[in-house]
Amino acid sequence: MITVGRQTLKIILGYGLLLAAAAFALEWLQYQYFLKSYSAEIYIVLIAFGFAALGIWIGIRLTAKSDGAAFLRNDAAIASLGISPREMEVLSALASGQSNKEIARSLSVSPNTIKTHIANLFEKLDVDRRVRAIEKAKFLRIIA
Amino acid sequence: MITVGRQTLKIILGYGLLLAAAAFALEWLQYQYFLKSYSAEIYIVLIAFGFAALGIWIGIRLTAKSDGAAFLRNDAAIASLGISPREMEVLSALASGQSNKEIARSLSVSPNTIKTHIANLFEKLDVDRRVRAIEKAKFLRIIA
DNA sequence: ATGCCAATCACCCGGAAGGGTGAGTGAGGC
DNA sequence: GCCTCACTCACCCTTCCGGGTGATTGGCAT
Repeated sequence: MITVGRQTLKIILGYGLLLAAAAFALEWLQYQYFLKSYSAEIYIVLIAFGFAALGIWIGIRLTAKSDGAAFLRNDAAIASLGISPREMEVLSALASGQSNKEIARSLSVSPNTIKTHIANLFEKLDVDRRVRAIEKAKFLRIIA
Repeated sequence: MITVGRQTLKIILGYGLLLAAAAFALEWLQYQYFLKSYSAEIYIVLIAFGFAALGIWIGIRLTAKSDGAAFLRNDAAIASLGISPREMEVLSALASGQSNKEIARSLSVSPNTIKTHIANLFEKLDVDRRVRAIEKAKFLRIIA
């Protein structure tokens, strides 16, 4: 499900080891100076905070990765519907709210050509209106 | 930035206190039986894992809350643009890809009335085409 | 060489959409 | 009582959109 990068794991392990080292260092100090009365509590608090912080960081990492996905185009759907590259250009222009005439200008072709492309797109997407075409294309993840 | 519910805080505090209690219980046991040689390490590991788990849970909560937000309608924008309730109905029908005639039927009014509503919406949203109206309305978070 | 297909363009037609204007009605505020 | 405003509807006119048909060109494969 959730994948954590190699780098992230390294950092987690590094931080964990650092905390462990600090914990044992404190333990050593405790034995050295026999400060049992106070240091035990301090010690606990330090470890608790340290590992809690580590945990929070890991938790945030875990979820942040999963939803930071930046739109993956569904090429499989495009292929299976037989949508050509040129049609994709027209489709994205269409989705940006441009009129047939505007799309024609921006792609340097005749408005008639755009009409043909759009008609073909409608057929392939099985719709009959541009708004629905945009809806469906977004649903199929073939445009952003 | 990130808001954490009252209930969530309660759970965090509860869990934290539980862990602290467990930690002190272990400490007490340590003094009781003088098991310094082994229990200290176990003790550290337990606290570390416990608080790390707590941290992970908090971390996940923190981000999960922020992106699980289920569309908050921007009533402020609606009000400032002076969009009436009826216009909102028309707008959402419009955004669902319906034609003027279809909207008219579903709202039980004349197509002419729908045209008027849409014309008013276009003026208020400062657009001149339905696709752009949908785009802008979604951008302003006044429709889903 | 033949065939297939994306891409280009043209023309026609009917209906939808958009722009503009005018107007009636009913609820709520001053 | 008067005013405002949302809501309703109508008519006109222009442009855009969508459906249908037909045709040409260039590339790619068999």
